[in-house]
Amino acid sequence: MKLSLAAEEVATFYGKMLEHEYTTKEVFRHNFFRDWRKEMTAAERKVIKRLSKCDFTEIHRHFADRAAARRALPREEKQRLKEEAEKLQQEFGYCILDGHREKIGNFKTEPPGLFRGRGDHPKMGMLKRRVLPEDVTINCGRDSKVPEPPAGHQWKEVRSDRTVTWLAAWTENVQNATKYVMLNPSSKLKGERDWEKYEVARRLKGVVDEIRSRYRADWKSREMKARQRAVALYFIDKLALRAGNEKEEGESADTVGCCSLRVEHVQLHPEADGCPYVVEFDFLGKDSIRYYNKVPVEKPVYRNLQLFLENKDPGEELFDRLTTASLNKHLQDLMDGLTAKVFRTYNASITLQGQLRALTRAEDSIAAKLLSYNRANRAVAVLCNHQRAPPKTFEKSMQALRSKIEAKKQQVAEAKAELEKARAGHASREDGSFLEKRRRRLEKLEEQLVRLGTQATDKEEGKQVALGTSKLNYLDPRISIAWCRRFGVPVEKIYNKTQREKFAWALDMAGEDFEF
DNA sequence: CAGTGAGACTCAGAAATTTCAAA
DNA sequence: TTTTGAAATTTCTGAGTCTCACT
Repeated sequence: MKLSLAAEEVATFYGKMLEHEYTTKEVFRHNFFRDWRKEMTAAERKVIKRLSKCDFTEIHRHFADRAAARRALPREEKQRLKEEAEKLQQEFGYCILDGHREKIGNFKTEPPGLFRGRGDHPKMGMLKRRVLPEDVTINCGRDSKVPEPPAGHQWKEVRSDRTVTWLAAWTENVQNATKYVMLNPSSKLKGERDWEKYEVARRLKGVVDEIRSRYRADWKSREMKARQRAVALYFIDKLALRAGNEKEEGESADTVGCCSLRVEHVQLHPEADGCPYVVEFDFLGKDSIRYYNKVPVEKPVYRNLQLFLENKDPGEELFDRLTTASLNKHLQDLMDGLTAKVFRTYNASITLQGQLRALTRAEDSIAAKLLSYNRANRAVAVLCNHQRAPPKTFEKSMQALRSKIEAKKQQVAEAKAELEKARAGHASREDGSFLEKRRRRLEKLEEQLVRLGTQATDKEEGKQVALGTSKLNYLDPRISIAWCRRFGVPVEKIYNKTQREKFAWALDMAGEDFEF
């Protein structure tokens, strides 16, 4: 069937995703179909009445072929495409801020497509419309040259607001949320903010003992609100939970954080695994990532939880007298600039620093030190519950690594035997360098074997743990840089180019004796 | 003056793309 | 060498946090 342009485009959005799990979900299919029908002409609507009767395979094949053709392009052609993209980046990817040329993070508006919410998102599959210049507000300096809108178009608005950092903004139709064009993390502006964030966390370090005794005292408060706040804060501090704002029902997936925990998300065990007073958490957090944890808590916490749970239905809030606003207000009184999320930053960074101290041996090889670093990083990622789907190829590549280790072991054994043979024959030879050569070969192979073993351990332990988020957003880079300098590990081993650019501020200021 | 919603920012994992090492 | 495929990196954009103005 020949579709109108508008209906065809929306159909291609679906066709491209045919292999994706999304297209098996009822909500996704339903939302897509409803929005698709809105794009159809009256005549099309008359014919196309059931999604299940539509065949998108031809569309899907078309795009699969196109992608394959692109991959098969000759080298020179690919090079040309790359250069073109670079030209675009140079022309539109930078701005001048306070006289400095700064890289922009996202300089392209988001293309139209089908909304891909995480978890059980009620809006998944809805049509995300094309952004037109008429939707875009430009924010630039009063005296700067206003970027030209595409020919025949106009910007929605041009303003000069010095109180915000965004360069352009538009409203996305699915969630009715504002989207922004902002600077790259490597920019001075973002770098300063990043630094400030860690400085607030370091100030928390100075008062955290006091805050802890305060909330422990509040566990016995006469005021219910204060008790709930104190227990919630204990969780935020001990378990690095997020604050947990209220969410509008039906607008997004049903996820919670600390303050929005419901009765159904916690279970109390007077005793479990040999420990008294155990709380079992099971809920979906940000991005619908499951948080599951069984933690022994102190008796007063346990007693309070029993109290909070009394006479409540599973769907009711555990901390019914508490909101993130009131919690943060309280925190603000305890320390200037303190909010719930600062505890995550603080605990992540202090954990990294502690783990690095505990795990690193000065006499270790670089590879062993890097394993220690990764383990420290992983401890933080586990604390923050940063998870990833195990890579689809995980088992396969793990197996490949194992067989590689076996092969290397074999080689080592052979090299050993050869060395022995060379030793035995040495007396009768003039040339000692032959023996030396064999010895070096064995040494090198053994080194490689150790490295592979390290790699395997690392891989297995990190199967479901996502290290990137903590590394990028929670760990004061100065801790890592100081560690590198102290132990002679090249910074490039832990931060790639992009990360070094983002953390340029820290590379400038962290000496080897930096302490968080 | 508590609650509410918009706005602006940080943080999040998946997906796409590029790089690199091994076959 | 050239090809292939896995790992590393980059891009993408959705999902949180928190502030502030308003009622």
